[in-house]
Amino acid sequence: MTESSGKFKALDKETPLPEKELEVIRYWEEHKISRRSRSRRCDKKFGFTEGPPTANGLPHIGHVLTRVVKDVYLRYKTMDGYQVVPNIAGWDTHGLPVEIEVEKELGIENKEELMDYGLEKFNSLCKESVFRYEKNWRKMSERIGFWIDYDKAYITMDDNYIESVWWSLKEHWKNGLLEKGHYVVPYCPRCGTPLSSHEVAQGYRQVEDPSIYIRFKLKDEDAYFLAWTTTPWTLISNLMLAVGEDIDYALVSYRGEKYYLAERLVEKVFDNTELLNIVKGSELVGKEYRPLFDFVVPEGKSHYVTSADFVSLEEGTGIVHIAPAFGQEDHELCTAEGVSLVNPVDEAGRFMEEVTAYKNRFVKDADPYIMEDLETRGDLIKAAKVTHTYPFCWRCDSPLLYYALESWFIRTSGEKERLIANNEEVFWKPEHLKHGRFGNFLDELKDWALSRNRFWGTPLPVWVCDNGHEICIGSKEELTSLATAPLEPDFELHRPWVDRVELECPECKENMKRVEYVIDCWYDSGSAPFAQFHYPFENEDMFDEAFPVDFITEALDQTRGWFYSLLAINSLLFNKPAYLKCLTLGLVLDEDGEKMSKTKGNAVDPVNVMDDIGADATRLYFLASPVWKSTRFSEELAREKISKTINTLVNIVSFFTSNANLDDFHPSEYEPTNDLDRWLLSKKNTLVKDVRDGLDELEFHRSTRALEDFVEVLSNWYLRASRRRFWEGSEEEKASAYNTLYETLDTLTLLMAPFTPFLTERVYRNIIMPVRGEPESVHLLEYPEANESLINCEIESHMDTVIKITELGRNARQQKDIKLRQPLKEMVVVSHSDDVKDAVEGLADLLKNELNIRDIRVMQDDSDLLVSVSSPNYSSLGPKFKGEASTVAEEIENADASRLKKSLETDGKAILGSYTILPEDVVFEDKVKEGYAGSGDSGLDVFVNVTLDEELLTEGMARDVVRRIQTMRKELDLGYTQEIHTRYSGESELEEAIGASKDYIMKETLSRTLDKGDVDGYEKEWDIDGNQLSISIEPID
RNA sequence: GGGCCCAUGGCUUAGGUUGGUUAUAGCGUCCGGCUGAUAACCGGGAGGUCGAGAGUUCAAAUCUCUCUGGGCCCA
Repeated sequence: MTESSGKFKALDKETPLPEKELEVIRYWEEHKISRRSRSRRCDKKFGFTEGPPTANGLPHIGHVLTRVVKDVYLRYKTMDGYQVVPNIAGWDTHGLPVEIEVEKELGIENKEELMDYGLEKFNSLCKESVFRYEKNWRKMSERIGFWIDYDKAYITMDDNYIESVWWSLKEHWKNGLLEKGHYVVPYCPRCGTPLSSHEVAQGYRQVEDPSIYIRFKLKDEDAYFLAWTTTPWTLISNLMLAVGEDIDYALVSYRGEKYYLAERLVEKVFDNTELLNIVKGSELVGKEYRPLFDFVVPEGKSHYVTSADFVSLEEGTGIVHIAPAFGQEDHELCTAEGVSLVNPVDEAGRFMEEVTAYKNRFVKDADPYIMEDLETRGDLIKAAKVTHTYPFCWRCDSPLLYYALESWFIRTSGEKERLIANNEEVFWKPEHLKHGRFGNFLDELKDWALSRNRFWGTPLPVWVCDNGHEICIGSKEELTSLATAPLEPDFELHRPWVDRVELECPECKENMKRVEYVIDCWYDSGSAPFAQFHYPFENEDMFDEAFPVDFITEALDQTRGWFYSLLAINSLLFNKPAYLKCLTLGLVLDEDGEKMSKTKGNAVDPVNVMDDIGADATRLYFLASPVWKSTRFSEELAREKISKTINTLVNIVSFFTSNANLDDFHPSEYEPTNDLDRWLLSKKNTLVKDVRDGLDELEFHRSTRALEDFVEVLSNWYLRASRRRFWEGSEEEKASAYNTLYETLDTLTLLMAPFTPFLTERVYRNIIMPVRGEPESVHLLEYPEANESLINCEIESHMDTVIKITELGRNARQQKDIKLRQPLKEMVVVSHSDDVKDAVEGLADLLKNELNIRDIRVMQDDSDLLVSVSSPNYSSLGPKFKGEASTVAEEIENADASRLKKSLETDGKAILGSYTILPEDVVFEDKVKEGYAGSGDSGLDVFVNVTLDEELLTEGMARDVVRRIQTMRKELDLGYTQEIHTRYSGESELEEAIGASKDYIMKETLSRTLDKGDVDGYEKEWDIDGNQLSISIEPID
């Protein structure tokens, strides 16, 4: 490859792409490009909030996808004249996963050990832990080209951030939305702590539990309700039975007693019954029954039947036993009915004193005794085992109990309508999430259990006094003003500092202490739109600019996480949707389709990938498929993006730079003179439109594929077909070709900048900046707009036709093994379409060149070129003519096929010799006429005349020779203008052909001399269609 | 257990909202060709019950239902 000096700089093709990208990163840093790009003040603001990751683990390749998607869209918006606000990163720093990491490191197993270790020390370790891998995250983001400001990142554990969160909580409190209540949580009796859903999810296991049917005696009727449970120990606390209103219940007689149960389940439970009556569930509602046990006696009403929509007929009896403290649904039902809560189980999971028969027994261990007792009394109707999934503590493996604990809530359920209404405003991608996974979640919205009995998190800012007065604190200032003592000098809004602050109750002047909870860390991140600005304490204008957030994007697992917490918190505070567009990404799986995880060891290290194949290729790989579909990551497939798109573009640019510098090209005003140029300009404007459409619709793969296809067609059609015009066209033609190519590269570079920011930066600096002069980066430019007046659908469709014909022509040639270098006399295109005719006639020269054909004709009818051939259908002739069949077959083969066909079509039969034959006896086939080869495709047929005469053969051979000499020039790495002496010797046929085309060969190969004779210089033996030829070339000094 | 999504040659994948000729493209493989930008490219061959079954329809990869398998979320 010859480097040429000149205005346009050749792209360095030697250095590996990843290294060139690092140079680009250094260039951006030196010239502060990212900051200058993003801080360009403009009237149009584009609100974006970064979903904060926690940096206590290493980023994997899936996080790269998130960054790529965010970046491509933000770059587009920036170039399109928007200022991204606030364009800062964020870190999620609180929460149980962080605590667990630290606990593991310290070897702490329970709360007591943690308190002994010291809360202050513990939390400071958490603080360190959450930034352990910050450098890796920043490096990965920088390496992939994600331009977001990490120096100004919001951090959820900063006092200012927490203060904003406190403000928001106080708003809810003032609106009566923040309240204390009970919540049934999965609870580990051994560890003495509730578990988060995330922890519970890790511990589900298949286990065998008792499956028992028990009866409850009706108070005013000589019958029983039959209920079913897998947790006998909860029967001690039974307070109600639930039925489905519309379910049919049967009253059956079984072994002399009467039982109510769902009609559909009777046969499943009993083998031999007599049906007495059928009633609707609603008729059972209100009926009272006798308690099974009398250890716990609730205040107020209890022990009657109610209806609930969760009653199913999947299992059991259709009558559900309800114990309010041990199931969320049970609890909600009792609360709604006004039945009070009883819980005779202590924090270690043992029955309390009042349950005299089983006191101090671990509830699960009490199951057999309870069953025995019920059996003795005759209330246990049936007992079996059932295998089902049940949660266990991931840490100590004890079975979890569902347990009603005191908890603080945000009463989101009452605000459901507002949340649903705000969700309607959101543009979801993919759309099904809006009313699917996310919408369903909103439809069944529960209150948000906010408090956690933990240590490292935003403290719940609620203080209570001994008289039960509660106050929610909304700012540091408010805290100071009510505190009984000044805040400590090193005070921060974390435990244990806030725990030590005591307030004077504004109502009764008593001492107030803080409730010891921290809050769900999802609340932290959901507060980001305002808390990142320390709103409302400052930066109100910045908040106003950025809210509602125009765009967020995270992976699918955030649907009920961040996407929800954002919508919920901000709907309650501002009654607006937090975000207007939400793009949800699929998961990145490993090559086998498995989820990547640290424990499986299949997580792909993004830094390695980018060192291997570069960021641009990685970006293209992710962007070329719909991002919401889960993808299997394969570095090998990502690598293909280099050879397919990146290298192709690099080579186009190389072609341009080397030739433009040779010709001393300067972009100028010009008129495209050539159809190829007009076509390319049309195509280019269509591309701009398509790319923009894809971006606007958040369908980045459409844009990406349009770009990739364009690069391909630019290289393999436009440039290949235009090459000669760059080398030997007239001044006018050259100007048209160069300007068209240059203009196209200019637009293409800008258009691709958000997708492959590194490569396009290099192209920009090498060939565009030398002309434009400024700015210093492609990323500081405006995104191209389509000039629709240059879009010419007709020429685009004509070119598509020509490309199609070229393919068919090549196919036809190949059928006769005629290589493209061999010129042919004539091609016939057969089509009824005027469009095809116009295309062929308009672009005839192009077609002739592409297919190496002298003449082209267009015809409507192909009958001249086809010969109908008739062949006998033996399976039909055989049975009919028996021994004479082969004679008949011969007649058919020798018959005039077209006449035979006509006769069969019109008369339904034909007479051949002495035989009468019918249509089914003959198979007709169209064959291309002798001397032609043909190929066709829906309504378009192409025939080439494959007859070769002396002249054509000679020219073909000359081209073969040229090709060989060019190859040799290339092998010697000769410059484009280097002249040579050429000698040859070989078989006479070849020597004659060379002699006949001497001028042509000399011109093509820049041979000053071309002589027969003994070879010297660089020499090679060639085999041209079986003929030997020696060629030698020698550069002239 | 519930909800949502997915299933297209050996592999990766487009199309599915709006049903319509022969189902897209790449990788790999085999044969042939082109090339003075190209480590590329072009033509062709082999390779498909579009997960299975049923339904709607003149017509289903596409719409409906059921089932199977996978994934995610929630329990």
